[in-house]
Amino acid sequence: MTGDRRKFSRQNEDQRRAALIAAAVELISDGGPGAATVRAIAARAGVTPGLIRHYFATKEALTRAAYTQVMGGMIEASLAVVAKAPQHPEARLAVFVTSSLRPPVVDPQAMGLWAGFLHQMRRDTEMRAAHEASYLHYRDLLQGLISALPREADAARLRADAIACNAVIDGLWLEGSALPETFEPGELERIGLRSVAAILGVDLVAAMPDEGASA
Amino acid sequence: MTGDRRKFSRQNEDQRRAALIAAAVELISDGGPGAATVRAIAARAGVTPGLIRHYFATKEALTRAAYTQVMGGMIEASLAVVAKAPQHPEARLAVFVTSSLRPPVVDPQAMGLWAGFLHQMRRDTEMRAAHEASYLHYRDLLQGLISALPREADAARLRADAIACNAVIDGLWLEGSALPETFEPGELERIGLRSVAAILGVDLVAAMPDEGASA
DNA sequence: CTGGTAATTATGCAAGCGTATAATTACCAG
DNA sequence: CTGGTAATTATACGCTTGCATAATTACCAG
Repeated sequence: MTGDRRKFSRQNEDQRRAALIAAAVELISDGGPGAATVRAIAARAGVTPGLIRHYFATKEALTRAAYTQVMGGMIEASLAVVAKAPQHPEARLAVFVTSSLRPPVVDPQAMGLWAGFLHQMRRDTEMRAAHEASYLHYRDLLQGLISALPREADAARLRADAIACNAVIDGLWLEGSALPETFEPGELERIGLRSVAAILGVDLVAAMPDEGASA
Repeated sequence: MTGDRRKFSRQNEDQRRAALIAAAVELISDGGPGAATVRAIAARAGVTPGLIRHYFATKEALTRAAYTQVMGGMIEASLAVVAKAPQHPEARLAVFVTSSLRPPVVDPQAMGLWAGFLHQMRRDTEMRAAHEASYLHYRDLLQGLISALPREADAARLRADAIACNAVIDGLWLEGSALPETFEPGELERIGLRSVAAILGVDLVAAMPDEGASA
């Protein structure tokens, strides 16, 4: 009764690939690797299982593509945040920290995705490379923001500070994603700001542009 | 040629259960949930697949038992560390932090196990309870150590500090386990000590008993 | 309106999965 | 030395998995 008697519709390659990748990501996110069967992925993408083979030589190739795309997206997102952040060094860092401790970064699904990919990432060289690249990108970005702060710090100290701040963010991300109901709204951001500030010996809370003043 | 022509040997229930659980944990640790098939677990434990059914009603029951046992072991280990830590508050906290940033806590296999269990934990009520319990135990333990420090802090501040310190430790654990070769020996401990100290406004580096003075 | 073609579906297959059940056999009491 | 018995193995079944291949069919050029 939809008026369309066609059994299926043809789409261009890029759209189909994207749809299949998105379906795989969603399934892995909240069901784990075991939930992302060829049939389940196809069903979620609204196609039949055979089509996957038409776009990806193997299921492993599909998940690999999914992983590298997710990682690329995370890098892009972090760059976008920094791009439109204020110029003032403290404010810049503060924006970066808080945006990393909010949805969509802090998100049970995101953590599920990470856990779901972990083991495949370990055996797959290409995936491992994508992971290392994105981790180091993130840390370098953070280190750049830190080095712009008005304070004395040699190279060794800078590296240690970047690792420490990265750890705070990662740890809060982990806790917030794993047990979301344990934290009040905005609590993670506040704790993250104060902790990073304490580690670096600067004041980020005052520097943070209060976007939520009207909320 | 071994001189023992027996096809198998009988063992008591506890030993067999433990062996099967250990096999499952090892397989999940470095192969993910998909690697822990009934047949693989049995082979690793040196038995035939049918025996698993004799000790566990289902494979899910086995992995559930494995998870709760692992969690219980972690709680026990953390209590053991605190039990034989020095009395001096700063030193006590310092020992706790550093011991959390060393093997066997920081360990690629431990992280693999965590990731491997994550999705099953999400659907299984009993496993989720075990997880929350162990997380909150750990954070409470940390909060207790922090509250013993000679400094002013109200309840809210105490809670925030515990969350922050826990995050630092978790984040460093994550990074150290995921990319072990990225850090020099002892680097994680040093960074962890300095970061926690900075967050709390105390000196832990000086308070840390230098066990490795002769190494 | 019509044929060509490539996207999509339909069908099938071998392998591995978890689980159930029957057949062995190590070990102990007597 | 001999049963009894429970731990262990052996075997099999139904189901799902990933993958291959053949049969459709939507869409476009002419």
